[in-house]
Amino acid sequence: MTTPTPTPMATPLHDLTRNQSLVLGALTRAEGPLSAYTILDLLREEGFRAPLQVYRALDKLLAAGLVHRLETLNAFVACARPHCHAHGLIAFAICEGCGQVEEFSDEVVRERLGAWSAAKGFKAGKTTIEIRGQCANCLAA
Amino acid sequence: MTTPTPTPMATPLHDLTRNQSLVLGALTRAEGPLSAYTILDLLREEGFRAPLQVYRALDKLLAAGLVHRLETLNAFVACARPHCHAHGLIAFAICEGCGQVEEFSDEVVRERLGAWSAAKGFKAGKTTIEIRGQCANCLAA
DNA sequence: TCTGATTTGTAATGTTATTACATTGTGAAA
DNA sequence: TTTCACAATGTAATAACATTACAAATCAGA
Repeated sequence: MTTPTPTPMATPLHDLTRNQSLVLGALTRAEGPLSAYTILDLLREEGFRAPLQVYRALDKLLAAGLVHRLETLNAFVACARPHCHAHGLIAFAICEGCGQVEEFSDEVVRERLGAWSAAKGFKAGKTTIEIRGQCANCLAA
Repeated sequence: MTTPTPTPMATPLHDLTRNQSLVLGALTRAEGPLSAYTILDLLREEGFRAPLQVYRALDKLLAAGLVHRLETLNAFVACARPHCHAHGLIAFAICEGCGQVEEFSDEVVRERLGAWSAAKGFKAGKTTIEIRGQCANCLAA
């Protein structure tokens, strides 16, 4: 009982627990990706003490599609379109200048990778597409 | 002077040092990806003592295109086509059953991602594409 | 209220990667 | 051949990222 808030707090689609909400909030407020340990530090004031509290919340948020993991960064971002829940395959463009991440999806890319998998008899699970580079703003500067 | 071999040992395109050759050898002999620490353990008999010896060799091998890093695995594989040196963008299909990795590239995918980048004014550096899943063999079993 | 499942707290540990600094090897110029 | 600069190496310590194990609290439904 750290806060007096009695309402369990539910979003339309997902019931988030306090820890999950705090982690999602931190990611949403952040301009770019955050590492799990950065999130931990941000939430110490809220009572977080250990990495596991963050990782557990992240697991749920990832499963719910509210958060994405950036594999090349070992970091996490809030989903840009948490409600458009049907996004198939998501690609990320990560600016190494400012740290901003753009999320997009391309049907043709999805198709081509699907075709390769089909041809090989490979059953695709999670697909990761990340482009590291420099965004237009950073290039201008 | 750990070995009596006096020849510095050169491959057609690259001069590899002893450490680099050892690391590449370990990766080439392996059936699948290896973590840096696994490589370290494999090479203790050859005199390796510290992670940095592995990471330094990997850096060079990655730069030379002889080795790839699998971001979703924190592991490394020998390039399947070290001589076909013009491969643009490489995608990996990683079997979570047997650990085998298939390397492929798709011109259309490259084009589409390039088109997105061009449209956004994003200057792409390294692009990562990794599909986790089950290979045909493992699905059959 | 009892009960079982989920969530949480906490500590310890495991895994991956880098920094810092001293030393050695190598090759080209003087 | 000596010197110099650069690349590669050796070693230790530490940083950064992630998981295991176990105990306690919370919550929903019978």
